[in-house]
Parts: sequence; structure tokens; C-alpha cells
Amino acid sequence: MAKRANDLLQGTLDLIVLRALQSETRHGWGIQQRINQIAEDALSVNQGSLYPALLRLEKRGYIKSSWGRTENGRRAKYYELTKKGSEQMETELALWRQFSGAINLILKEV
Amino acid sequence: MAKRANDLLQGTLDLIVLRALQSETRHGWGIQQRINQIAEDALSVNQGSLYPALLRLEKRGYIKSSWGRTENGRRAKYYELTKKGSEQMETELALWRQFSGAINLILKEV
DNA sequence: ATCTTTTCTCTAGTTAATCTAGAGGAAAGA
DNA sequence: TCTTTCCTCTAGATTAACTAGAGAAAAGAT
Repeated sequence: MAKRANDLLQGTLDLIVLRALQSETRHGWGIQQRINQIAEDALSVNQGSLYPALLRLEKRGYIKSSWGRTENGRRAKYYELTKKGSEQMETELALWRQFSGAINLILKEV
Repeated sequence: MAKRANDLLQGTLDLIVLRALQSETRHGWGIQQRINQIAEDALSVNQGSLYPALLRLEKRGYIKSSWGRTENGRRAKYYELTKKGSEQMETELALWRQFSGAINLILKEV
């Protein structure tokens, strides 16, 4: 019941997933590792959230997938950002900046 | 269906409400006005979210209410931050900083 | 006087994202 | 052979926030 930083994740997961795919094609597990690694203990994306998010994003045409092999020779589904997804990422990035700016303003000024 | 900054609000509403009550006792409508005023167009708290949030926070012992009169002579329920609520606010503030810091890191580094 | 707007509280029902708590499978390492 | 690591996926529950109102009392407008 303890509140963790993850409880704030709502609405932001899509953004960071899209962002993670901007630089290179990755598979689900790789996205998770990468995000957790960068954020360290501050927040962690779990698989029960990530995979539904990937399906959602693909359904909306923001990413597309194809099966491939990792360096280790294991099967993995690789996700690639589409043009539409790239635009969406920019939109969500702007929203995030607007939102977090407003929150910080309120926290400062009220 | 258009995504607005409000969709990111989840998990943050409680924090900004508690914060708004830190400096002074306010009634629901006053909290809404104050927040909307500071955030301008960046985000707006609507009543269908705010009043349930106030009930929730009171139930959890973070705020307590009492009926009073505004300067205009209207009935209004005034909310006051409790000690427990004040501690909770500090906790949530720390979580917000941790969370938004992590998100910004990911947006920058991935 | 009546009508509309403003101030103020509150709720029912819906939506949808996330979490918990797994299952399952294939390759690598012990 | 056993365990660990890598990798994908899902059912069901939770719960916050939204939509779309109702209602009531005071003030302002005509």
C-alpha cells in the first residue's frame, strides 16, 4: 500500500517507451533494462505494464514489431518507431514539459 | 480523445491539493481557483476530480473539514491540513522530485 | 419582481492505465 | 540434470480521474 514513485507513472510510460525507441530498435526486455538502468532506483518499469503498453502503442500505429534474434541467439520481438509514433512522441514530450512545469509552479507558489 | 496535460495528473492531484492547504485553510472551490490561476492553461483541476480527492484525503486523515462562511457570506466547507497530512505532503513531494527527475533523465539519456 | 449568473458542494457511472501474480518456453551455465 | 537468465505474454483487480450532470443560495441584471 506504500506509495512509490511508480504510482506517478501513469500517462508517462508511453512517452518513455517511445523515447527509448527513438535512438534504436529494441525488444521489450531491452527497453525495460535500459529504463531501469538509467533511472536506477528512482522508478522501475515492470513487465505487466510494459507489454500491454507495447501492444497498445502498436495498435495505435506508433510502433511496429518484427521477430528477430538477439546477440545471444534468442528469439525477441523488436520494436521500431513509426513516423506517426515519432510525432506522437514530440507531442507527449511537449505535454510532459507543460505538465511538470505547471506542477512545479504550483508546488513553488501556492 | 485528444491527450491533454491533465491525463498526466494521476498521482499528483493529492500532492498539489495538500500543498495548496499548507499555507492556509481553503474551501474546495478556492483550491480549484487557486490552482487553475497559477497553472493558467497548462492544466486545470476539475470539480469531478477535486471533490472526490478531498473526500479521499479526509478519509485518510490528511485533511479535516469544517463548515464556515466565505467573505461573500456563502456557506463553504473549509479544509485544513493535519499533521499527518503535512508529513504525507513531504513524502509525496520527495516522490515527485524523484519521479520527475528520473523521467527527465530518461528523456535526456536514452 | 424575475431571471440569469456566480459561487459552492457533491455524486453516479464510465473509462482506462497500471499492478499483481502469475504462466510458459528456450538457451546457457553449473 | 538442475537452475538461472533471457524473453514474451495475460487474466483479473484496483483505483484515480473524467463526464456530465444535480442542487442550492446569494448577487447582479433587467
